[in-house]
Amino acid sequence: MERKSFGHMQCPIARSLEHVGEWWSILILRDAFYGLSRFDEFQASLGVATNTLSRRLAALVEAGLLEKRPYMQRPPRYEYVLTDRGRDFRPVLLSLLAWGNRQFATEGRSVELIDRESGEAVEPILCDRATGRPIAEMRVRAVPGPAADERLRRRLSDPPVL
Amino acid sequence: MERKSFGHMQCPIARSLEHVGEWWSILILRDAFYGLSRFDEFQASLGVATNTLSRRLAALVEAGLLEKRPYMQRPPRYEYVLTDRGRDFRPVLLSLLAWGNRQFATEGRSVELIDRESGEAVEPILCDRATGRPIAEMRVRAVPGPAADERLRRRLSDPPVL
DNA sequence: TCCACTAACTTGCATAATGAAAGTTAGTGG
DNA sequence: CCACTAACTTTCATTATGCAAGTTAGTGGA
Repeated sequence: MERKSFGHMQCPIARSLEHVGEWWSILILRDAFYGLSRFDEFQASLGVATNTLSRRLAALVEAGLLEKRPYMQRPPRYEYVLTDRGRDFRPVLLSLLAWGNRQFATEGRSVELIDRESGEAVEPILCDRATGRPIAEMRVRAVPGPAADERLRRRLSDPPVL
Repeated sequence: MERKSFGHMQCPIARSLEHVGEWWSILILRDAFYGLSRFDEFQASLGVATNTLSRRLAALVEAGLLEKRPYMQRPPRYEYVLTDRGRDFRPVLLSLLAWGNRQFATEGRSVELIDRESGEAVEPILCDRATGRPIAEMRVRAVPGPAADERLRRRLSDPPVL
């Protein structure tokens, strides 16, 4: 949970994990995508301790992934709904889901994705937005961007990374 | 770290997080993709405590994401290299990287992806393998698979999920 | 032979995070 | 007035983590 003040925080993966890196955060977001929004719904779904849940929800609100808003003022009741930034996390969830299905669904899949129009199964893979080519078939390399510091530049310099 | 014996472990996202859910695991995998393989390399890169690192490496080996193998017998030295299952985690890392770049690169990007052939920037998005259509533009829904139990079936039944 | 050095750990101890259970707050409905 | 609900907070025991030091099995040099 603690912020590690370390050079690797320049890395966008580490920066993402700063916000969703703890155990419950991603499962809370998953439940939010599944339509849950209220404290007790998350609690019942996850079985997480309530103090941990309130901390995680607060952290996700702080990070701008969820918005806490009252849906009733008397008595005061709140719901936590995905922001644009939170909804933008969907590709990560779908990638995790697809990976879990490929690697750990030993006794068959328990969740599948379908296209609601055609009813066909959907298998998400990463493609380049511009060309539409599957990334797995491309020779993609991570390179330092304009905001990279010396340390990161050195790390990304020589080897064929990612 | 502990295994939560809970119904949500049927979910492929939760099952994925069982193996990579803790703070350091994903950063270790990132470094493995960046070409690191030795204990001290990970330690220096991450600044993680050595006891935690050895536990995490053992867990990743246990999960079949890394393989521990000697690269020298006298003196005995080991390296940790990605297995097929570990390499298959790449789309998750790239999705996290892309999300971090979109949402948290306030002062410009520090890491970018390029196609090594054309040199062009690559922006990874999720597409359906069969049709090539971007998933964001499709109406995708999660439905129970053959191995889903009653509890999960109920959760995936009514709302327009994911 | 002795000494310094390396990689890959393990151990001991203090601190931080988490879980379980109980308590709190601000209400409703009977 | 009493039971009940949602959304928490507090307390306390357990667990995980970080830090520093020690261990193991070697190499290379004086």
